[in-house]
Amino acid sequence: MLTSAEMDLSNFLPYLLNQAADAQGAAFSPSYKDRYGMLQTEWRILFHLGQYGELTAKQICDRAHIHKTKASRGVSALENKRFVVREEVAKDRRHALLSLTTAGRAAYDDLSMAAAQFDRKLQERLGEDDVQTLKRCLCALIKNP
Amino acid sequence: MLTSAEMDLSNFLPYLLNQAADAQGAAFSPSYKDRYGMLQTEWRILFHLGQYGELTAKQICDRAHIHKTKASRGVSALENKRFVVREEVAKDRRHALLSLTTAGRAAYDDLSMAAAQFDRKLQERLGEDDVQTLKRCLCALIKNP
DNA sequence: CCATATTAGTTGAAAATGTAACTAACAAGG
DNA sequence: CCTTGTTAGTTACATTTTCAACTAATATGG
Repeated sequence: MLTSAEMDLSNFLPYLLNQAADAQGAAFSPSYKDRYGMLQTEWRILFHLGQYGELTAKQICDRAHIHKTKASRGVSALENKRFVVREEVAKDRRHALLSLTTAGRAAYDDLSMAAAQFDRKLQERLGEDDVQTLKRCLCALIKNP
Repeated sequence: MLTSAEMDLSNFLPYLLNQAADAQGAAFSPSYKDRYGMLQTEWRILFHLGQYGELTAKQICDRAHIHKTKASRGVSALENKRFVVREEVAKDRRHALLSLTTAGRAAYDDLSMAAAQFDRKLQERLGEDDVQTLKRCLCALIKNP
């Protein structure tokens, strides 16, 4: 007899996490893809700027766990879409503070509404208790990989 | 005052799911990457064949939600590594049953052990109750996106 | 000052992924 | 049979991601 029975795909957390993230990501992505032609990274950068105001690319990378090359290209794309502007910091010219333009802010407002609504629906489906546990677990898994 | 406060990234489930999946995926991936030079898709195909025995590529795609082009390349890679062989089905020559070679079975056994251990550690960290809720929620999110 | 190291960010090439068009095999209706 | 449709799987091409090398600016230690 083998030990295969011990391990079951539907019991392997990284697999389940990945499947769930894919499914929910695919369900939400049309919001930013179809309406604004954004990639996930762009949406994530936009979201961080919308929520936390001016940030450098480095700060976004650290907070969102985005690699710097991905972030660099995402920021460029957002600049081309006129959603983001960069302002050099006189004190240290390596940094550039990023912030949203009026159009960028409008897109952020729109998308954050959509996100909030999306989240509310999930909450309804899973129930408040489960969602609370779920979020707590996910945060724990993120912080201490 | 803006409605921004309503939405918070750390409350947006698709974002949390993605971050957690990335973090845990990155923590486990060395097991198959470093030891066998496999990509995630290859590992997933190997796992399905190891668990469910002979399957066609189509069946793996359906069960694992892998796109057929990704699966096609993954199967080729596993054939090149001599982990998988394909056997034509006489009845319908479009299908080919995939199965593990001895080497593939060995890799699967090794990796499924690693996976089981990985999962046990997560379970210890989160506690059994939370893990149960977590898995139930994730399954629900996968099935009904 | 000056050599060296570190940091923020960019760029180019290689790897991987996604999309669409394709082949080959089978199915079904006339 | 023979057209038309469907299915499994592959391939070509464009897009995206990753990796490594690079630039430019600042910090540090002598």
